[in-house]
Amino acid sequence: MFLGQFQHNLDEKGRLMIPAAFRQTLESGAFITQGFDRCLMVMTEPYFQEVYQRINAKNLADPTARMLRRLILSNAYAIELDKVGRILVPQNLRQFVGFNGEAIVAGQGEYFEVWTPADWNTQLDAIQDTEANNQRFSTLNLSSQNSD
Amino acid sequence: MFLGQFQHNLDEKGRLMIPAAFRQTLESGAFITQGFDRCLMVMTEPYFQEVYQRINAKNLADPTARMLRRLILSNAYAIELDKVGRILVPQNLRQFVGFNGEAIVAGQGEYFEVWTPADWNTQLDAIQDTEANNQRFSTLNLSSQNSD
DNA sequence: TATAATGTGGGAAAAAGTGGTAGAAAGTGG
DNA sequence: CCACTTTCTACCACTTTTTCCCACATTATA
Repeated sequence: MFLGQFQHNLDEKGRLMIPAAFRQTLESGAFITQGFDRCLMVMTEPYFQEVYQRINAKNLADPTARMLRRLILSNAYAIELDKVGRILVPQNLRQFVGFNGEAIVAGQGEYFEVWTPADWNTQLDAIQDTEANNQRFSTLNLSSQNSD
Repeated sequence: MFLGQFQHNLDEKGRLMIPAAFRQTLESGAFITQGFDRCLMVMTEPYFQEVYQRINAKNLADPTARMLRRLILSNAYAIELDKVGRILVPQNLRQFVGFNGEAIVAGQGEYFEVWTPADWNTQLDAIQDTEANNQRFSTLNLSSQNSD
């Protein structure tokens, strides 16, 4: 499970240090793809396979299904850790997010996200707004009886 | 599995560089044909056979089925990688898409697509519309409770 | 403060990408 | 039917990019 947030360099070659706590989980295979809100998503192979199955189940003749497939699969890459625990972030994903030396790695349970510090701070500001949070989260219903 | 997107030259002879990551999958035989939305589709032999079976299973008396058959089969060609990993794109497919020096190769899982940069960017613009994406993604339903 | 684990950067070797040339095959006209 | 022309294809050599590896720096921990 991926938890916590970390700041790391993303050098000119596109190499991103993975937090030590995340490495073992990725060793058996990992995928990186475009996430929501200008960030990247890194996930384990089993999780990616699940996404892949659902996309493949959709009809090729349906234009919306083709769009979805293009969005996800043409922005996904299999990745591997190098000897010191870094991954190589593909160039077009780097461009999409607009990295400039630094990156924030944020655990999200089944996967983790990678952000520019600027975009991450914008998210944080929104997240930290206590007043607004009471409003937002009350609609989610986190009680254990409920499963929506 | 074909993943990711790549930009490559398509020279005057019609030779298209195949991304290194895709080559091994194609080595045992490959087919190229016209895709949807002004692009080309490249697939492995097993996947092409599957498509072929499905087309053949359709009733010859159905005009739409005949159309589909003509579209796919009369525009399909067996292709091979040359020694440095390129394929020769048949002339009429090149004309259909209107290539001009550059091409985008986009992984789609079981197959990959080949686009002009211009048409691909048009697709990307549509794909990157965040609002619409929330809608599209919701059709995948990635919550862990759900298994459809 | 010492030691181990983690993080950073650069350089060399290998792989990928590009373009040109020569040979073969196909097509055309006499 | 043969010879010539043109197009196509396969091969080869060079350039550029990427990847892998190693050595050093920094941080955390005991």
